Amino acid sequence: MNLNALDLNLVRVLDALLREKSVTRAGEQIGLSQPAVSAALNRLRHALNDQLFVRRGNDMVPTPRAESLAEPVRAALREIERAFQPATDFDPATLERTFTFMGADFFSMLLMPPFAARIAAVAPGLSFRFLDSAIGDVSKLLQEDRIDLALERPLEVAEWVSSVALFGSPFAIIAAKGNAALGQAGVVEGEQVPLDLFCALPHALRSIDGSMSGFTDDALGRMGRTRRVTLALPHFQAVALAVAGGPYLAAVPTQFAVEAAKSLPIGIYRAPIAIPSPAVRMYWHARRDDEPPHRWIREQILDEVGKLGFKDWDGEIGD
DNA sequence: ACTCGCCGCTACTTTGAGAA
DNA sequence: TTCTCAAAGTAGCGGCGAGT
Repeated sequence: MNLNALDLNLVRVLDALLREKSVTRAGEQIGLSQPAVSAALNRLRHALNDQLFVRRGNDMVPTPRAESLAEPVRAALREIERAFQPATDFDPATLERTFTFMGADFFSMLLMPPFAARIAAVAPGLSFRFLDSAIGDVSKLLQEDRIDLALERPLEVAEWVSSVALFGSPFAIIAAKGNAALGQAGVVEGEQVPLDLFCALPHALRSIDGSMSGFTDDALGRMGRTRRVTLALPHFQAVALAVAGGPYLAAVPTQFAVEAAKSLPIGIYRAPIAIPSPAVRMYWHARRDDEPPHRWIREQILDEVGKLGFKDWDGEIGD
């Protein structure tokens, strides 16, 4: 190959094409027109003596040669980006910035108040904005820089999204204190709700997309059982309120159940079945991997999660 | 040694036609 | 709908010679 024929812009085009698998979208990502990307692709084809991408309908399918370049090209660009990053003596105390997080109200309720208070003491110039999970697709929001971090259960995300497991979040069952059906059956707080009763009672569910089933229904389904979800609400807090004032049971993260039970008349019970609870993860754009303020704030979140004792719950921690 | 203007090259844009 | 390819025009850059 002729290295002289390769300039950095062509490498950027190749990287964008590998990400987007589309000439038009690759151009949008790096600020070029579609014909310009097409021309750049042709120059790449000549320089590397390979077709690199073959059109199949509306897709541009990478050749094995192109696929083999994906990781080294990405790593090289990250290195270059790092090399050109201005060397700043990062000091949280003087940092002026707003961080935007996204996640369930579970986090805005449990994590954000102590986290923001703690950060305010060491980095008074920082502000935080917490957006609801329903706002949209995590990869897209990260790519458009509309959020800095997302806190979510395992998601299908783009390959350029970095993530780390935060903590396991096993489900607990909550019901109103004095729930008549549980009382009649002699089930007391902390005990397991019998399976038949669990399936017979009405359930409330936190659902951001209106879906009336969740992890619990999947687990029940595997046993050939079903439950009656009669109320789907977009926030855990709303679910807790509904449970406190109604006949519902609800499966919610244990950490949330414990916190909600401090302020609402609800009791915590154990589920009659094992409900898989994948680890909650923190997601961010890989281009922020080494950005000092971003890395610092991620470290602070991990630290705060540890301080809150979330990691002590015996949920499954993924990789 | 430096500046200026010209020239050629390269890559960009928009527009449009045609193909998959 | 999205791609390739082509044409026409524009802009930026580097090389080079002439002038100061």
